Amino acid sequence: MPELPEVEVTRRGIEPWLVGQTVRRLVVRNANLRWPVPEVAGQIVGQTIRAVRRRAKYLLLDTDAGTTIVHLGMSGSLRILTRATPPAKHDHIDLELANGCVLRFNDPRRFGAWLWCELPEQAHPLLSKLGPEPLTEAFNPQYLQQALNGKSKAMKLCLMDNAIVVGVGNIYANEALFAAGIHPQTAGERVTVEQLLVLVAEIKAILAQAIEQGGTTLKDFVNADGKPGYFAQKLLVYGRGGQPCLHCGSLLSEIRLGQRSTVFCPTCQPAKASKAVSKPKNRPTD
DNA sequence: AATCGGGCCTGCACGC
DNA sequence: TGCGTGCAGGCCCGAT
Repeated sequence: MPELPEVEVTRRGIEPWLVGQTVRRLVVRNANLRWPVPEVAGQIVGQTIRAVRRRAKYLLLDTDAGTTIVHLGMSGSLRILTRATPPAKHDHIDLELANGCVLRFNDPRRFGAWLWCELPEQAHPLLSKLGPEPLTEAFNPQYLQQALNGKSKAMKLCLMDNAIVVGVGNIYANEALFAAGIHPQTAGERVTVEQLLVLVAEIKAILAQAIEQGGTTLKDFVNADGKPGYFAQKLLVYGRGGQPCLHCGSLLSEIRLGQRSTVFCPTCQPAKASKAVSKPKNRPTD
């Protein structure tokens, strides 16, 4: 699943191939994504791509006429093709460039999106209510504390709330809460300042590490499978429900929170804040 | 106003 | 072997 690191790795991978290029053609084979690909998406044709940016998990292709907004959803991916390649199953969209390269969008589950918006994109309803980027200075313990003010819902759901902070999906929410010793069901407003300090640092560290790992596939980005692959990343709790905690050996609990699988260590992440909990050390880094 | 839960969609891991 | 079933999940939006 593309989380923020994977989207950023994708952005870095496609950017050098797109910037400065003029769009020759947009081929939409299947417009039925999360929302129908709008007719106006074709306005990118004839435009020169000025920049490839990322906001939250959205990729933004800037032109003078407007911005293409791409979301990879659950299963989407983008590849750069340097020579003619017949479309495979789920290859829904091609963006053909004047230099002959093609940006190809593949998305089996079609939870992704391909939209168009006239400048400025900040006004777009999908982007206008987003919280800060987790890897910027704007996301800090002081900010998070005030953002959680009055939030009675579970801290894990707060972390996954894009109005509070963007780009923290289910996997990283689980991992970050474990790293910070916070029980996922703790009400957002009840999380202590000390915990928020650790949590913010852990979120930044985990995401940055994942981007680095994805970076190893950058040089192979145009290869046949084209999959950014930080999948090798070691996860300490996600997907490990019922198995021993790698920090204390207790069996990890698995519950559902907001219909999503939630794994935590009942010892390292006690329901009530405890001063005795030390943060897990030696996060594996392969 | 804040929060909860439904729905979108396909591939895969299961069990029989 | 080939079914059917259930689950995975980001994110919008309607219901509470």
